[in-house]
Amino acid sequence: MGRAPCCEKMGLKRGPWTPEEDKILVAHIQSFGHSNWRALPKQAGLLRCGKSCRLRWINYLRPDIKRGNFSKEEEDAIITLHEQLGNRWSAIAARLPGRTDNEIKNVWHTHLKKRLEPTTKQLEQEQHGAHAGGGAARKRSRPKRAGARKTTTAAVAPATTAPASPERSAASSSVTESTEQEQGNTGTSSPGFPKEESFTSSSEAAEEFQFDDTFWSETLSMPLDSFDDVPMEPCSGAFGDVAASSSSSSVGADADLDYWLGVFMKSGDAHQQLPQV
DNA sequence: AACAAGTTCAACCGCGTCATA
DNA sequence: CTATGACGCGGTTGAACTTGT
Repeated sequence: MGRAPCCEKMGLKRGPWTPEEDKILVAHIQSFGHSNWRALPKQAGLLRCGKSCRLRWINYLRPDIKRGNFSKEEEDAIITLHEQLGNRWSAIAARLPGRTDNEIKNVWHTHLKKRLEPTTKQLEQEQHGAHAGGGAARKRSRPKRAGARKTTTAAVAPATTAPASPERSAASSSVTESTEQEQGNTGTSSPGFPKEESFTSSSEAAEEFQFDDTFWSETLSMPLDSFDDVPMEPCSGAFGDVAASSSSSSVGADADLDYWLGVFMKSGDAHQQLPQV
């Protein structure tokens, strides 16, 4: 219905965020939370629209953002989840703590889609319509969102991101090839992060994806100091929402969803048998 | 070293949905 | 019940960066 007039464009700044703006935004959210995005920039003294602030926070400044390369497990999870959920990036992101929908969407379009295309064609040839509705390229129209409209952001143990400058951070880089290297880096789990507790509360999410322990550790190895008292209340319902969304998606679950779920479970098993994973 | 082509990703845009007056 | 405001989402864009010639 009523669409908000995106922002009063008069006098509002656009484009890349400066470190100063990041600081202001982070400091304000630390102090006051973000219960009202629209009012936030005014309160914080930022010449940005609320939408822009929200996006910056969610995609970049949030303390639980995991930056850097996607691991093989994450990529596989994205692929599988995309098969299940379609282009519902936020739902996918909700199952990959530390990753944002925007980031996942980017990775999908820049890497995974390309990587998948040849195999998809092969599969189609092999299966020859055995599962008519269940291809990887299956498109879904945007589903009606039922119920809660809380953020799907995963509430994870707070950690720090150095407020990133508008310039590309060295950590954010291309994905795939560095998998082995990254695995080496993430070989030790971070002491600061209650990994199991944090994510098993997301019910199915954690049960569905039994990544190895190193999987989450990268996020968590970030220093915790400065975000310890970030009021994360707006995110607190996140996992409830995850559960809700996943259950709502399974409410309408049809046979082929089950099929793909099964495929994923198998692929999860297959993972553990892969020599490099 | 310089340029062109290709790739990546942060940010923007517009729409759908929900809450509430 | 309807209109409006606000939020969240997915699609798209374009500048920055990388790679190839």
